[in-house]
Amino acid sequence: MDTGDRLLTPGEVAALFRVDPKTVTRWAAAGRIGSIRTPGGHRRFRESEVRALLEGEGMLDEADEMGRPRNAGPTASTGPAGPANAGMY
Amino acid sequence: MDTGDRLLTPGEVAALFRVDPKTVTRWAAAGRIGSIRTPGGHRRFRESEVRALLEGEGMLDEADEMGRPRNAGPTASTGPAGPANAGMY
DNA sequence: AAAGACTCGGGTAATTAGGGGC
DNA sequence: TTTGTCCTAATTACCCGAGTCT
Repeated sequence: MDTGDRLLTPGEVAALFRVDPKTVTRWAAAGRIGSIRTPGGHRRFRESEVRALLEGEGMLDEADEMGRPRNAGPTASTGPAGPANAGMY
Repeated sequence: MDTGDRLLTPGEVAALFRVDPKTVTRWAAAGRIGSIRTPGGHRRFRESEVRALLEGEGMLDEADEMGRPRNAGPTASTGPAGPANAGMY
């Protein structure tokens, strides 16, 4: 039980999944992802849990996936520093 | 190094290939392209993988594509070979 | 204490998923 | 065999003002 779980903000998780921060909040409200609340009401997510969801660990959907590209993006720049949102409307 | 782990939405990929988002979904369902699912069930595609497909990395004989005679006898190999997966890392 | 950036909450439009048939 | 279009249901994205976190 390594408790080395970094806590991620909704914005961080949203960038990882390429979704809106509000969507991440909905997942927490729906109980699809564990969340910790700060005394002020803001949510925090466990980095280990988020990564498990990204890998699809524990849940295969379609064809088997091999290859395991290590996602080592340290998010130093806080985001793709760019087209975080590709306007398509 | 940046492997380009940006995730694209079905609509983005569809616009890149000039096809319907539904078609992209079928590719994912058929295992021809890797896909990551959000807790809500929506799919996200890796920008690097999509780009490789656009380049034609998955097709080795485009010349044969033109005069392609009827598919008469290649037994459905047990393993679809799964070339979709590019182990170039 | 003050400022900036982010998140919260609700509500509405757009996109996506899945099946069926051409 | 593959793609495009139909439908309904679910999920997601952007709008606002107010509060919280660094």
